[in-house]
Amino acid sequence: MDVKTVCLGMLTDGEASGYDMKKCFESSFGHFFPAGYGSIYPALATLARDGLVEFEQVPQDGRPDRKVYQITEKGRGALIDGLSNPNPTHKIRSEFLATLWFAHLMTGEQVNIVVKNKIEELDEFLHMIEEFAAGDCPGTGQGAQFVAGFGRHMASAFKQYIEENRQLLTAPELQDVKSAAS
Amino acid sequence: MDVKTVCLGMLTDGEASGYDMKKCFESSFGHFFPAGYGSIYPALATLARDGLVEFEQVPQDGRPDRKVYQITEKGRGALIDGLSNPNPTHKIRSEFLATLWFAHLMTGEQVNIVVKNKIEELDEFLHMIEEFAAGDCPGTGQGAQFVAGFGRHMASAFKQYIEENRQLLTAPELQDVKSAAS
DNA sequence: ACAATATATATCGAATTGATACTATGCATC
DNA sequence: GATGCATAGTATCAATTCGATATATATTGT
Repeated sequence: MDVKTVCLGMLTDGEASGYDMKKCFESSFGHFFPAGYGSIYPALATLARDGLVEFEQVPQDGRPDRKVYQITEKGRGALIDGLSNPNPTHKIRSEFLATLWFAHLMTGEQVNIVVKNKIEELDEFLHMIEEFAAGDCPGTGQGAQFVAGFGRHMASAFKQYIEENRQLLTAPELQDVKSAAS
Repeated sequence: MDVKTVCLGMLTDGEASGYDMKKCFESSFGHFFPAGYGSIYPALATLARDGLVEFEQVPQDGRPDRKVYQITEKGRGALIDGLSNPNPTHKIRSEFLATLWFAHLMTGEQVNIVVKNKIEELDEFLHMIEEFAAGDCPGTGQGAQFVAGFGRHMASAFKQYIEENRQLLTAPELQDVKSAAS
């Protein structure tokens, strides 16, 4: 599954422009499947070329034309196909964990800042997802609720773990070894 | 932070070839920072070009020469720099969640298979990480323990959530609406 | 004897990232 | 009244990453 499939999925909920989709990625999808203009516009171009979506050029005054896309029957077929993988991935790419793996190469203060910032970020996310409740982007179907609940659950677990285990990172060695300089 | 930085970090634990690093990515780093040959070899080439690593060509019989890399002083500086970002990211890219967001477009059976497979995958991961305990790749420092513990904690939370909430996905609507066809 | 698997390098096309460009309106700040 | 930022809208570019494949040989397993 790639950005193209997700775009098709979004269009099952009604027509939209690339710009609309970008906002949708920002507000909901982006938390578990990020995409920027550099992915979305090429994806839409390919989908249109292959007849999976159609678009109507809507003129506007002052601004560039809106290209309003809608999914075709062929597109629906491709979407069903895209959803048929029985082993969809779930990948992490974490500079955060990669950084802390090398905590012994950092100062205690650096580590503390990284941890503190991540906790704050998680708090903001938890706050935001609380307000999500009933959503904005596609309809608040079963799937969307499941995914939102997942986000809250995992962010909680994330925060809990780092709060309870951060002492591992700034433990004896670093401070002791250095403070023995007197 | 990119693959280059992680490669530099690995080399603080001793010299290694690209092949060695790939194994290291597979066994530990890859769970939170994946990388394949297509990233590693170009990264090492760039690092060597910029003088952050040096390598020695070690001839072997039958196999291609091993290129054994080690980090330079300049490389250590670059690594420290790379670790200095106070807001390292932690990104998810989940076909799994994207798929289930559209659960209403799938059959109940399809959803069940996806969920079942993911639970099995998580069980395997939890089993593997249990055996990790003391590791293989770089030394089992504080950071490595923290990260391994994080992996276990999050995988548990993942499994728990989908077991407790999977009924959301195959709830009334789908089956009911369709079975009213008589 | 045959098929995997491991060792070791490397590249290629396609996809994604993150930033930027272009154009114009509106709003707030200085 | 100027400056900058947000919004609305399109789009592209270089750098990076992904996933697969190519090449070559030794070892191990059936």
